[in-house]
Amino acid sequence: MLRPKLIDVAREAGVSPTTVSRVINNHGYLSEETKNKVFQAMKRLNYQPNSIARSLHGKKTQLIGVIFSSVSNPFFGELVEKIENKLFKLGYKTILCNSADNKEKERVYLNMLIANQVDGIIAGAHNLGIKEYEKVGLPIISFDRYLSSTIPIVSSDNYAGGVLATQELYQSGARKIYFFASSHTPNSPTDKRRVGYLDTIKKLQLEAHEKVIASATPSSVKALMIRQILSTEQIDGIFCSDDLTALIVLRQAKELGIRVPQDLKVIGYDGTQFIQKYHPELTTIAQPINDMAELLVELLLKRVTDEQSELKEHYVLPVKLIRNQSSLQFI
Amino acid sequence: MLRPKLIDVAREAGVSPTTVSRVINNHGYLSEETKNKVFQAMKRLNYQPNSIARSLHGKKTQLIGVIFSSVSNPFFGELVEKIENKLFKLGYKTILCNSADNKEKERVYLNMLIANQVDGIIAGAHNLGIKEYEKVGLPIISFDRYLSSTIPIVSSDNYAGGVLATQELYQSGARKIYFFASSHTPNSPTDKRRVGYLDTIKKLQLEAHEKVIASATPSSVKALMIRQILSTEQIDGIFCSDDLTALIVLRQAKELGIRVPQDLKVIGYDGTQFIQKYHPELTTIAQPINDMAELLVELLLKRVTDEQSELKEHYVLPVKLIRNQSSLQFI
DNA sequence: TTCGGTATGTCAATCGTACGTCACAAAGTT
DNA sequence: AACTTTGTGACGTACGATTGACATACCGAA
Repeated sequence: MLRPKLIDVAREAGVSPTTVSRVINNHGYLSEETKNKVFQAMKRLNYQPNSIARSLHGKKTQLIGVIFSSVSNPFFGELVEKIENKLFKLGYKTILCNSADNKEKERVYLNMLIANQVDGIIAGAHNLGIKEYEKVGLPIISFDRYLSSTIPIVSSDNYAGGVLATQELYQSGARKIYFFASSHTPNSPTDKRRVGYLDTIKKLQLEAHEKVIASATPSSVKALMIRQILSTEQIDGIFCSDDLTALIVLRQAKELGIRVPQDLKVIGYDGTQFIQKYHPELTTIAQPINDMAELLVELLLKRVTDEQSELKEHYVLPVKLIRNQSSLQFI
Repeated sequence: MLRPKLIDVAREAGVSPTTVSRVINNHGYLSEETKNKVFQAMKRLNYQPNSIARSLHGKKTQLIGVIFSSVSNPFFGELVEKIENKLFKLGYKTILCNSADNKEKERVYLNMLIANQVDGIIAGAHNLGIKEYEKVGLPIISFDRYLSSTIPIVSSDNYAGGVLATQELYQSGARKIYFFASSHTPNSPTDKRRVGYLDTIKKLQLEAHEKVIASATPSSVKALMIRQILSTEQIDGIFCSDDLTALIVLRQAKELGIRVPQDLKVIGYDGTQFIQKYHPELTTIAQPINDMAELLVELLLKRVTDEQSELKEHYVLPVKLIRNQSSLQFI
């Protein structure tokens, strides 16, 4: 039978529908024998309780909305994959939302998630105003961006990352150190990388040089911008706020005959498995993707199961410098 | 009010719940005035119809299950992203399932999707037997793998890809041409790449050389295996059945001082945007990711809206050779 | 025998929405 | 004035499962 319902199981097992429901929900008095009869009937019919009908009863839907700008970016891809895995282990399903950094799409998604009665949202893309997120009235945890005082943020220690990267470049001999930002949104956690860079540069009594290379820029244009900078300025160190930009830097440097790390040292940011596997030459600041996923899920479920649970406003996880050839000191 | 229901809107608008329902579904006779009253009330209350309750009424859930082994692989990441986008445009939501090539996980996912009353499934990972998919009783479209005669397959022209790649290597001068397979599952559409390679090699009266470098292998081990082969055999052409393996080949060749393309020509497979952007030196066979996503969604929705619709068993989309430096003829 | 605990069944209400049916009113037609 | 057309809203039932109240039946123990 295709898509049998509770009453079919009852018939098959020779018990009342109520008993079946009780067995499923382990509710009230039940003999082992009855339980077995029911379980076997369920198996025979390949019965799956209709979770739609269940959640209509005010039960949870076990659905979690996960909003990120794009899973085709390896960093988000890996993060989303980890999140999905952990949610799955805990019996939750992931509704994927690629907002593509599109405000309208994000708004529609948000409403859609509400309509679908998701139990909570993990939000990693924020183009909407705070208000829209506040009136959602659902447990939300934010990744790496400030939404509102009631919505906890999970991020890695972007400031420390900025400091680490700058120090590393300095220690391996760089003196004219650039920062390539992939966006410029002051006060966002990501911006702390920049602040870390600036503070360190100051402490080292060097001059700060920032360039914004917006992440939305087509990569060919990025390449041109970078080539332009590399060929006109005398640079010996670059700290990129993401690994992909760093890859472009490495490529352009090579094409221009600038040797890495002899003439130029480069550090990226994110440290995905992907980069570590396929670009082991790149020094990078690795975010603890697995731990962040873990924490995002844990905090969200805490809110889901207990609305009142007190969470901190900001959870900061440590980053790690992965030193590779692109930042080696050349003796 | 948080999560108002239809009846609240009715009260707010001063009409009956029925009228609200009719306005929402544009059903029956309605005056402009009433419509406006209702719409405004909806807006005031920030009302979202509870799609759970709607779908209980035998309506569609507008949910589609998307099963792939892993979105952290850029190829699947990009494909899933495209799929999700197209589904979204058509009013469907994507439930993401990363099966991690785990049979048990896939089975649980399948049941979960049934329980959630998804309207259909796009399956790109198949470790389960045909039976399990057949008894799902839902519209399913498969990506790149054979499931059962009733489940249509969408894939790119893997055979042509195998032929193209081998020809390209030959034409640019390679004579000892290896095929690095990322899996060995005979009869799968992906295996056609191998068949294309073998047929072409035969036609060219060359000797075939195959190595299986399982995609589950840790990349460091892959690197070792490849290094081993490169350093012991006299090879001048390698056709990898995915781009990532090709990247490892390029790296190992470089480390061994084997020049590409002078001494060795390399071709990958997949041709993601990612590879094109960040590894423009790699020649590759590009699968039409966007078209495949489009077709997967289109066929699935055809089945969803009309169960009887006749679909072909296999849809094959053309591939394209993207010629780059790694396979250039060196004069 | 009777009581208490255990095991199962029956019945009905409930969740939020959809929608067919019906009744009625206003407007238009003859 | 009698009749049709059309707009409007009420009502009731259905969707599939949950849950509580209550009844019934059985068992062994006091």
